[in-house]
Amino acid sequence: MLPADSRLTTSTSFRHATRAGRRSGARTLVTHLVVEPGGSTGGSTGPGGPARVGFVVSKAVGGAVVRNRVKRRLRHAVRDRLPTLPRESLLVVRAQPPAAAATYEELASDLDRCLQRSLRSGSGRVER
RNA sequence: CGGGCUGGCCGGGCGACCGCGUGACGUCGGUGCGAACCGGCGUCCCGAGGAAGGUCCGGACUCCACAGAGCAGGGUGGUGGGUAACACCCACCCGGAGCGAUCCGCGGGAAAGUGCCACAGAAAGCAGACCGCCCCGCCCCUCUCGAGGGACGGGGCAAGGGUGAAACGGUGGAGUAAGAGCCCACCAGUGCGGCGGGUGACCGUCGCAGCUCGGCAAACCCCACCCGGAGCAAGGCCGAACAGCGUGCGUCGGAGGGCUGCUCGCCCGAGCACGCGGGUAGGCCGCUGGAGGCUGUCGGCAACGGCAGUCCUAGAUGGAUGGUCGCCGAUCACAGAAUCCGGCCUACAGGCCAGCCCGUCCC
Repeated sequence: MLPADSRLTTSTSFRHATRAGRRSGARTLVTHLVVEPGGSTGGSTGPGGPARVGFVVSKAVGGAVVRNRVKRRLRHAVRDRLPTLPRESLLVVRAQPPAAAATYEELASDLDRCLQRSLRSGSGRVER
């Protein structure tokens, strides 16, 4: 479980992140990242709250036991990378069906690849 | 010892660090007269299942509806118990399978009525006659003159063959031209009556009748009994913003706002402030201690119930069990609570225990 401040809770936030966020995909997962203008580029200090993260694991991934395991692994992987995210940003991680059979290392490397891509090109979107 | 039947139980274990959720305690901050509430941090305890599953039944609980009765619709279906209730459980009855322990059965009514019975078969129920069997008449053939065979016509019969899931009882005798419950003996089955046993389903026995009147009700239907609807996204409480209503102040003699710690000053300027009810976003409650588990004892064949003692340790709300490891058994199944219980059904690697049956050997 993530700290309560870092959770994405309302359905409107999910909709905002998946619609307006920078999308980046890998074999096992897809990320949506929204970097708010004015947010500092990371670290645990600074103005505003910390980055907030939510997860989407549909029934296509598997049964309840499989979905829970995928969600818990993703949550833990994101927790380790939380300081690298800009403050006030929104992240939604959506699992793909191959995530059910993936190991923790595969999920973590896919997550790293997606986040690096989104952060690099996402900085251009902040000017909007 | 080897096969088998039934019931019950377990379903990876121990340890280290980091992380999350509920609760308790401590501490800090905020609100409040206070009780207390909210938030942060720290420590400690606890933290998915036997099916949590499918959502198929039955209840509790909540809201709505409701004088009573009936119809429609749905459900249940041997009997007697158990239970809050059930389609569940226990015991028994009947029928079937097995040497047996035991298992199986959607177990009311076909003599209230309607309907259906494929294929095959002559015929599938107000019975009927394909191949057959027998008698009579007439014709033909053979002939050892006793008779035998064949064709046609009229009539009798249902024993045998053959079809089928199922063909109007079975075996034997008597009888006959051939035959037939036509008659007789025994058996099976049906109905009625008597006696005996059982709370009852039903069983045992005796007598009589008719000889014998298929199956499907998961076809319609009939009978008996039961059932109001929606569901925790139930329901209750608080409640922004926008809109509505009311009151007050105000539209150049200016409400209100911005710059500001305050005053002055400057600027923008037509709405602003308060109250009211409904109630959206959102939040809180409902939310887990209950028809509860275990032990003993009493009643009962049992399911279960009474009494006494004892134990209680999930309550999330984007939804808590994960990550990195060590050792061992071993390569680890099916699978994740969402209002709560009682069941049913389905999935499942492997393991443990008890009782009983059959066979073999020994005493």
